[in-house]
Amino acid sequence: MNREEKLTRIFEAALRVFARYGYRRTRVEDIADELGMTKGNLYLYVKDKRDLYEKAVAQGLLRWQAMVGRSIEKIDDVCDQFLTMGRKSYAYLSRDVSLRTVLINDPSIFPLSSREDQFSEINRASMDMLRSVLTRGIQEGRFREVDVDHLTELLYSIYVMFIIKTYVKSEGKSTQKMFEQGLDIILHGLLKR
Amino acid sequence: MNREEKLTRIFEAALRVFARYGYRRTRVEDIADELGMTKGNLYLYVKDKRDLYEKAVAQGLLRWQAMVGRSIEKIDDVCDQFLTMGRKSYAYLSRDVSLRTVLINDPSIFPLSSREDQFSEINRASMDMLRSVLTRGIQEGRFREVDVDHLTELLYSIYVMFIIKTYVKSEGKSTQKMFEQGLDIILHGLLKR
DNA sequence: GATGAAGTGAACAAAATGTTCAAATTTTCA
DNA sequence: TGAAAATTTGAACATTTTGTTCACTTCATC
Repeated sequence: MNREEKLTRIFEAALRVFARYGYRRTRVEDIADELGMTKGNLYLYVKDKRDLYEKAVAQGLLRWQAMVGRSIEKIDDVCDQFLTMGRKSYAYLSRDVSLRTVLINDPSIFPLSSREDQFSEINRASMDMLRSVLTRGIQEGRFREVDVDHLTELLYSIYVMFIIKTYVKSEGKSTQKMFEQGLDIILHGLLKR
Repeated sequence: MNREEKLTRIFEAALRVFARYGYRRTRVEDIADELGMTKGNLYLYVKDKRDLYEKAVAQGLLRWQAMVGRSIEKIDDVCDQFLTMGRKSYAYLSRDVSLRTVLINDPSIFPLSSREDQFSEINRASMDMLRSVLTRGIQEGRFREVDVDHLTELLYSIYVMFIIKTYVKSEGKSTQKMFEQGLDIILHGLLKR
């Protein structure tokens, strides 16, 4: 197993354990145990406990992002692509228990103000994905010629709000309905008639 | 609120928190927080953390015992009493989440060998309840004239084994069926024909 | 079997936690 | 009301836990 794979495993295990006990109550040794190694060895891969946490979360977020990327890359119709991107992104956390739990214990992972964003690079990439779909829609003459940058920010903020409402505050079913409805309205708002 | 009530509340809260985090990961301060007091104050009520744990568990066990006691005290028919005692005792943990969780994290609470029993006094009282039902059955001429002391120990051991199988190892539904069946067979074994 | 990479476990410093207690606060009751 | 008793606090202290480092061992590769 090369270093890359090893890192992946370490962050997977770390995320599981952080989800189980919360940041403060997990010891570096708990994670080492989960991996069947000693804690000293972990320090060949990360700087300190905080670093381990942040990289574990980052890997979780990237995994999420990659999944959405894969699910839209082969879609021809840009409207379909927009809807799928929204639905897949939104639904993802219902399946990733560890990441969801960590997010619940540490909502600062998803900052409402992008100034205090610990994962700004990742979030920027997510926004890029959204932006590129919007741009494509415009270029193909399907979407109205809106200000892409501002709209991207707006839609991303709405999306984050839904994630928080649904998974952190767990306002369940009705929020899901609202999301579907919102997606539909926004797509119609985008479309040229 | 008098000292008695206060102690009850403290042990209730402690059991909840110990269930949530496990013994090692709960801080005395977590329990104080749950009670809205400072940790220093807790030491007016218990000797140390271990003492707090043991008394919290003990209170949980006594609550269980009391519930069973109440549920059989007004039953006239001794067979009915025997069955009810078994069923209520066995089913109790499915409702007491805290006690169940603590038991799962610390199975030594229910010792298979009574020599290493931290709660021997409580278990002895439970066995007394069982013994008194058996004795009554014999005195009324309903049960065969068995050796009550040995039978009490035997039945209690079987009962503890079922508790462990069901709630610690969570071997669910099929174990429940087995318990019902076992109860039926034992009662028939006891009855004079 | 020499070389570098990976891993260990003991040592240490720093942080967290358990425990005590003098002082502050609240309650009790004459 | 106001003094005495009971309760609670919060800071201080001792102990334990935990994060982090590193000299050394083990393992893998050539």
